[in-house]
Amino acid sequence: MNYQPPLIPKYYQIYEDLLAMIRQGEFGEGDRFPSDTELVKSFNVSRGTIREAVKLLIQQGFLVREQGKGTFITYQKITQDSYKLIGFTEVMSQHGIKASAKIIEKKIIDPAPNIKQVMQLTDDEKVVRIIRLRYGDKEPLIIERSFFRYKLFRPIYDMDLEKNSIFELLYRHTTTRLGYAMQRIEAMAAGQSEHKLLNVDLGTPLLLMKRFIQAKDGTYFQYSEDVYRSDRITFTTRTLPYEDQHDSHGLPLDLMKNE
Amino acid sequence: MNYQPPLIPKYYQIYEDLLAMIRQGEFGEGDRFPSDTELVKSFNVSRGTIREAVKLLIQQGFLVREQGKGTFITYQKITQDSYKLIGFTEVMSQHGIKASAKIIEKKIIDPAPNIKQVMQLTDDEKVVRIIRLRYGDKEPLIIERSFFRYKLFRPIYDMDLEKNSIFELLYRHTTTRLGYAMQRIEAMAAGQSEHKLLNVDLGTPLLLMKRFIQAKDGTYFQYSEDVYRSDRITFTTRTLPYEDQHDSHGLPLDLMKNE
DNA sequence: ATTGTTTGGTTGTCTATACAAGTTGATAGA
DNA sequence: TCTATCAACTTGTATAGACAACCAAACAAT
Repeated sequence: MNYQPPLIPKYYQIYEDLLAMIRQGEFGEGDRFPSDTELVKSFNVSRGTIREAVKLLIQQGFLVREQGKGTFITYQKITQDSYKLIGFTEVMSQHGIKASAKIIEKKIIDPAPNIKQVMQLTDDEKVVRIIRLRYGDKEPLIIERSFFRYKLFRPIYDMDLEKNSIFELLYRHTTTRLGYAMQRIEAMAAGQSEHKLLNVDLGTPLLLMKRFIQAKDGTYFQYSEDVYRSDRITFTTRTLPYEDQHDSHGLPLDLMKNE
Repeated sequence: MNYQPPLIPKYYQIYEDLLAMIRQGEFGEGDRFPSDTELVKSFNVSRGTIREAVKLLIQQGFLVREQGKGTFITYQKITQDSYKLIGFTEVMSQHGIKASAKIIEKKIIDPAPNIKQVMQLTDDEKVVRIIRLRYGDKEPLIIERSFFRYKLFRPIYDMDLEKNSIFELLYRHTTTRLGYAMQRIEAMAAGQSEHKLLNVDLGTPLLLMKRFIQAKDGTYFQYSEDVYRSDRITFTTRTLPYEDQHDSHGLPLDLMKNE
């Protein structure tokens, strides 16, 4: 009848419990997952709470529900996490590779006009430009050229960005709360700087990701252009069940105007 | 106390109603959206149902909830759909461009070993290979090389694939229900065939998307390799609010082994 | 043997209620 | 004036109960 939410919600704890079970391989691929009623009994909560927890697992592709039949574990465990935002370090360590990073540049500058435009900055606002090279096992894999609003970045400006995740630091030391991120992926040919930094031939096709990150209030907080060695790193995405989406291509496209 | 679900659930109807309102611009960007209680009154349903409807709008990026404050319309309407799976034709027409397609090849073949492997086919199973060139305003933009299991594709084999969406046809004429899709994006250099078909110079960097599409039972239904003119087409994705995800990179990565 | 029918289990939808947690603005007190 | 508290709102979480839609397997009737 009444309840007492300690710090984190029940449905989230249950979600974590169930996730741990799945990860530990307590169920085989395609196996039946406990029904709502069973889970209600074993966790001693209401059905709504259970469904909330299970919904998370479904959204993340671990489970599938089929009306009248039951809930089932999905196949292909390998890519099961790929929908999620994972940090570079984590990805690398999953492959048994030591990730590292080197700051090539960290400067407060007046933004170039194109940067000013995409970040919707006022005329006098300054930005921090950070160029960082990320390695996997000492081999350079990614060049990150990021632009942050100095106003929001100041509190962590002097911290060690080589060892820490910038977002982690921001989250802990500022009140900035991040909102949406938008990425655009293009292909490009290696130029002089990519040739030197990534150690690839001139003209090698590379992946270029342009990222826009907004704060919760809708202002742009970061813009970055990251260049990936495409022979070593690719992007993968998983898409949820089609259902309504039966037309379609897997990924959202964006068309360039050519003039 | 009791209810009668006619054909489609209430929450879905409400979702459609609200979506229509938003689309018609009844609310400005950043405006406050009606609160749960207000919606409960105007639609005369319970709060749970309202929240279900609103959740859909949130998942699709139209709204944001903030505890204690309210629900708000999101900014930048332009990209608000970009999270979604949109068909090529639709994207093009949004830009006022006439999309068309030409079948270059349609054949039943014995799959090459690598195809057999990625699609997890049995030894004697045949596949349909379709090579299709997609145009925007008569300019070639994409080469699609798709492989379908012949077994599942047969019912629509003789239909007009130039005018229709393959998935649309499948959905209507077969019992095949699609499950998950997985994409991998790489960069590549234009070779002879891309040079000819896409009308770009040899060595031009292009985007290569490898797509795996599963049926609901987990079997692989389609594998395709699509080549995009990267000067005209890019991929974009939007990511939901960060929250738990404060480490991180925008997009899931995948690492290649280099041996 | 084949065809209906029933039964029990499953997910899907909906209602009604309750309280927690966070925000905002008004009000009372220093 | 400034500050603290309070009240009224918001969304977030949780419970309990009900019935619909669907599925599979057991059962009955033909």
